[in-house]
Amino acid sequence: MHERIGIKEVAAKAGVSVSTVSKVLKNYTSISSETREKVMKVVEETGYIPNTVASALSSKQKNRIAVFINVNDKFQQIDEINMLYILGAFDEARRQNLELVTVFNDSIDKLSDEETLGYFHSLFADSIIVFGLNRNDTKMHYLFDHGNYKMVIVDADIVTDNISCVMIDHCQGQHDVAAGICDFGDTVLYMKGKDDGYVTDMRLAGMKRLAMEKKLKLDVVNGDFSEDRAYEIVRNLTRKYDAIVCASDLMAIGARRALPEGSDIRISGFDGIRLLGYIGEEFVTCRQDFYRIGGAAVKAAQRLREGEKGERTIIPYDIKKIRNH
Amino acid sequence: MHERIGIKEVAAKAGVSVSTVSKVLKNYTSISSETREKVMKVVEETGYIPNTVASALSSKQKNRIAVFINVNDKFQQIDEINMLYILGAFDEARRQNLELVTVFNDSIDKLSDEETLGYFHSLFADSIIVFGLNRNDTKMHYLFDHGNYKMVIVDADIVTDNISCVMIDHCQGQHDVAAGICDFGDTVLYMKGKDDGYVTDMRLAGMKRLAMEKKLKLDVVNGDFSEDRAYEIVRNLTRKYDAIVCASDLMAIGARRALPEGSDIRISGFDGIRLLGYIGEEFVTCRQDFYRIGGAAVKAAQRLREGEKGERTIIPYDIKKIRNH
DNA sequence: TTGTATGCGTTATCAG
DNA sequence: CTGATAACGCATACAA
Repeated sequence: MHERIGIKEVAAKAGVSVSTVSKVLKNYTSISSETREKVMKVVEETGYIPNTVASALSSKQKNRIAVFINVNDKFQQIDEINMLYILGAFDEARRQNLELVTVFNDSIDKLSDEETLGYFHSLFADSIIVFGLNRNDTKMHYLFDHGNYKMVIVDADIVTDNISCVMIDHCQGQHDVAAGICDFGDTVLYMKGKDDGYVTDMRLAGMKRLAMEKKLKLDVVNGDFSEDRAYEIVRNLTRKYDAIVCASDLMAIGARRALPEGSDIRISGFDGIRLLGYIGEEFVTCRQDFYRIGGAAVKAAQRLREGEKGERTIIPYDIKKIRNH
Repeated sequence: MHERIGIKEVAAKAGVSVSTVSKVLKNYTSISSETREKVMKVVEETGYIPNTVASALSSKQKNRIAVFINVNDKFQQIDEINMLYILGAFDEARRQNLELVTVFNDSIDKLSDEETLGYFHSLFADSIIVFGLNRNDTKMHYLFDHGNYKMVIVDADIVTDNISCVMIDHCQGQHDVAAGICDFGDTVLYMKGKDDGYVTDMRLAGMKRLAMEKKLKLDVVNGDFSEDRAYEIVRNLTRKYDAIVCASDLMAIGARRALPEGSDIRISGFDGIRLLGYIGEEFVTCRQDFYRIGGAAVKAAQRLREGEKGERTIIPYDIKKIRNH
């Protein structure tokens, strides 16, 4: 293995002091372009890589963003969504030269609020991106209040000085996708998601608005974002519906399974997961770009870290018709 | 936010020196149980969490494991597999109090071998776990040779002093799953995966052994682990087969799509991804426990870090029949 | 504009 | 068994 050199060696080779090298690397303006070049030349030649550990210790700056992912809760969907979040986030982090540290919910599930705070503290991150936050998640809310972290919440409409949020317009999205399968005056069943999900209310609002506009006869039922639950519900339906609007693709799949072959009841899902393409039925769905959302979350975190106030980022969606494979 | 305290404050409160506190926390044997208790009491009360950054700098030990994941290559399958690898790895890491840092292939795709080494160096990890290694991946092989890392390779049969591997018995697995759909004397098509995949040869060997045992008439074709490729191949088949044995579930799905409705050609897949349950056809597959493999990889890495020599870990699989949903 | 000196929070080497 | 003290590699206030 090559011997890795330190800032001292670079300084020696460049004929300057250690602090000068440090300043060059930190882009201090008080450095003459002459010495800057001299130093950079040595850096290139030697392939010097600063020791981030020593740097962090010295500066007391922790240039890391924690990416918290709630796997179990939220939608119990195919891991595709979380994986795309992660990939999008890491891609953007690479671009911005940021270090990301991944944290899954089971790392903190058994900890108290205070211990959770300690856990995040031990991660040496200055910001946290949260995917899959629940309304009743006390730990994360405890972090908001006591954590002194810059935070980015995905899919929850929370904005403060230190908190940004990133999401699609769930309300409009649900409105638009439902509009694709609901005709004027139709009798429609809306299958919403879990009550503790932030998106649930936003999507429900969109559905209700459409119901007003199209004078729908609307029933609402809670499908818990669960395929099996959706199956049961549709199985035991006593009333005839023209369309079933589901707040997730998985529920849409469950609902479809419960219908007899060749049924003409229209069904819509939400999210646009790839699994939908394998079902062999026609679906309409609101496709989210999870990869892009992941990247946008990192961008938002970086803006917070640079001192900007929290803000809301809205990502576009598209309404997509999935056909037989 | 609570003020976090340091080892100095703990020492003061316990009435001992900092070095004693450090030794207590590092489980030095040379500490009297009396002072040990005294110190631990203060640690508990204050909720003291050691600064891992300072610790790493001082000890020059980097207690981190890099988890490298090749997303694009290998099987272009649903992200389920990678997600399960990750979750299993993180779960085990939490149990062992190890820090994991995730690295995706696009972080190093555009780097030279030397730069890749530098990149991993900057991660401050002492070991690397590799998921999805290709035979022709020069960078990882460069790391083997010049990296001075403890490494764990998943799904490649490589063992040295500093390298362990973790996988199922692909050869036996392919043999067993194929045995479920191949009768004596059958004409069988084996659709293997990409040539640069380490598993490809192992699985092919299993298939060939079965062909010997059952006196099969065996044709082998390369499906590249691709669903579409499998579809094309089966679509253009000139010969009639009794069974098609595929080296991945996705190829099995593609092959099935290409067959006419109600065809009695038997098909087997490999991996046991959940998608298989949504296809509405009967499949036999060799189910891998990816979560467990991820955990086993971390365990193997930890053993290497503790000074043991590289070893081979074989994880059990099970043959599973997927029925109509 | 550059260099010197000190400190960041631990660990490790000694001496006691 | 315990306690001073010197690193660890870098960042920064301050001096030059």
